[in-house]
Parts: sequence; structure tokens; C-alpha cells
Amino acid sequence: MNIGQAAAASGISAKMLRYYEEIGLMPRAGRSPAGYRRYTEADVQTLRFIRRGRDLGLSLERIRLLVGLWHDRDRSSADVKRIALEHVAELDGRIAELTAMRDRLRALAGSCHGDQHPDCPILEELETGRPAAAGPRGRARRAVPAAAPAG
Amino acid sequence: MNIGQAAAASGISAKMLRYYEEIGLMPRAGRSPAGYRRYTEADVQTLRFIRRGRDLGLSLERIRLLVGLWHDRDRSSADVKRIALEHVAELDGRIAELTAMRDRLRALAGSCHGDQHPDCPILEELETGRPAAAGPRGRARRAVPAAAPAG
DNA sequence: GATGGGGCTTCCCATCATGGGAGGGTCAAG
DNA sequence: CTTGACCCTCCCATGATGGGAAGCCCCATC
Repeated sequence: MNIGQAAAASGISAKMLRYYEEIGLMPRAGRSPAGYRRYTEADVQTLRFIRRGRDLGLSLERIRLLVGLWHDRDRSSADVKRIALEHVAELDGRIAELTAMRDRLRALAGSCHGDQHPDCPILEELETGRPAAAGPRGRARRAVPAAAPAG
Repeated sequence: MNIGQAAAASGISAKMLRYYEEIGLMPRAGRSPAGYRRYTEADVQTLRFIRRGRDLGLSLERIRLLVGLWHDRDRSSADVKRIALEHVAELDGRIAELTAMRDRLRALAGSCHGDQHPDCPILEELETGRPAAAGPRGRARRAVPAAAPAG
């Protein structure tokens, strides 16, 4: 199989196949007399393993470890599980961060009129670091009553 | 103010101050006779604005737009709000992705014994792309590529 | 005046995973 | 023999940030 076929069969671009070889995630592929990389079915299976790992958000470093364990008959499932749970913990952290950002920004956007006037609590908070005080815009409306489910 | 003071006052590293200048996010700073960058209080306020934007996860490109609106007396808050909501939408998407990954990986980890045996549904799913069938624990279990009897 | 330490300058490199493209060789079909 | 698809290597770019080298500047202390 040439690199194009292996790429199509695994769902990983040819570019990445070469890169994975370069960083040692994949073993060096065999070569045709003309220098073309040749891939076996086993290679493709490893590539699919890698792609599924990427689909789960795993870093190539963690995938490298998992491939090693996969090929190790004497592995302990505890090692595999530990790697998975480390990644779960990182995902949790990242999700918490992003969620906090989203909630804060969504609340700010919720209190912004979004009309043709320049007044904007989003800019005010970016400027001052403090929540914008309800200003004298139009008829004294405070920053949106409890109705807004933004949070 | 030299770059170090501006960095300390804004919470952005000196390295980043130079970078923001290079990409045109900050105007070119004035220079002392010796070539040192000089920063004003107004510069520091802009830098703090930028930092707060970064704290909300905004890209430097979006921050650039927001800084422009901030300095534009004729802005419409609608423009600001639109940018904010675009970012909220991206955060939502990213959060959904990460959450899906986390849930899937957590479920896999939950079904892994995590002991000294090699059997591991995490590796099985990475290998086959299908949830591992609950099988007999111990012996006769091949988890190495080559001859996958998955027919 | 000399010296030392810390701050500043520019320039280059690294991250992480991926894509784009140039310039050139190879292969299979017409 | 030509054509077009494929492959090769090498370089560059992304986004935001950090690290570090080599060299200049400033100030305080001796």
C-alpha cells in the first residue's frame, strides 16, 4: 500500500503519516525501490488506533504510550486506565475554564443592548475589570431583571 | 514607564508586549534616546483591556476588533455584542466537543478494571472502534494487531 | 573612574498538530 | 512519449507564548 492508500484507509492525511514517522510515533515505513513508503494492513490498524485516540482528544504523547501498552502483552490495564483518567482530568479542567469564560461572556452579552448606541457593558468591564454600573441609558433599566437565564 | 513596569502593571509579559506591537495590536511604543520602549498610562490601560479579553478566551484578532470599537465613539453596541456572541458560540462548540470526549473516555475508563491484567476495554475500543464486548477475564485474549479475528 | 547587576534590545528557536506549497522524481495508462 | 496522478524532501505558516543568546544601557556602589 502506498501512503495515499494508507491515508485513505486510516483517515489520517499523508502529511501526518510522514510526521508520525518522523517523531517516532509510527515505525519507519518500508520503501519501494523508488523510495515510496509502503504500508501493511498492520500499519493501517495502528494508524486507526492513533486516529481514534486523536478523536478522543489524546495528545500524540499519550497515544504513544497507549500504543506501547497495546503492543505489550505484559501490560497492566491499570497503566492504560491511569493514562485515560489523566486525560479525563485535563479535559475536566479545560471544560471548567471554557465554561467559566462562556458564562461570564454570555452574561455580559446578555446585559448589552446590542443596538446602535455606543454604551456597552462588555467594553466597560474589559476597560475597568468591574461589572458595568447601570448607566443613564434611555429609561432607567437596570441590568436586566432576573428573567435572563444566562447563567 | 519602561517595558518591565508596563508588563508588571498590566499583567502581560514584556515578551508579549513586544509581540503585540509587532502584530499591530498595540501601536508602536515611543522610544527613549537609548532605544528603550516607553509606555504611558493609557498604554497600560489598553494592555489591561487586552489581558481581560484574553482572560475571557478571546483571540487576539477579536480583541483587536474590540479595541477598535472601544476607541470608536460612533460604535454600535450591537457590533460589540455580535463579537462577544460569536465567541460564546465557539466556546459552546468547543465545550461540547471536549465534553463528548470526556464522557466517552470516562465511560471507557469506568469499564476498565485497572488491575494487573492486560485486558482493557479502552485499548479494545481504540483498536476496533467498537465498544469492547464483555468477555472472559484472563488467558486467551489477543490484543495485538496482526490477526484480528474481527471478521 | 571602574565595576557589577539588572534591565533593555533584536534575533532565533521551540511548543502542538496540522496544512500548504515548491521543485522534482515515479508510475501507469493512453 | 506524453500526461496526470502520485510520491519524495524541504521549507514555511498557524496562535500565543516562553526560552535564551549576544550585546547595549543605566544606576549604584566601591
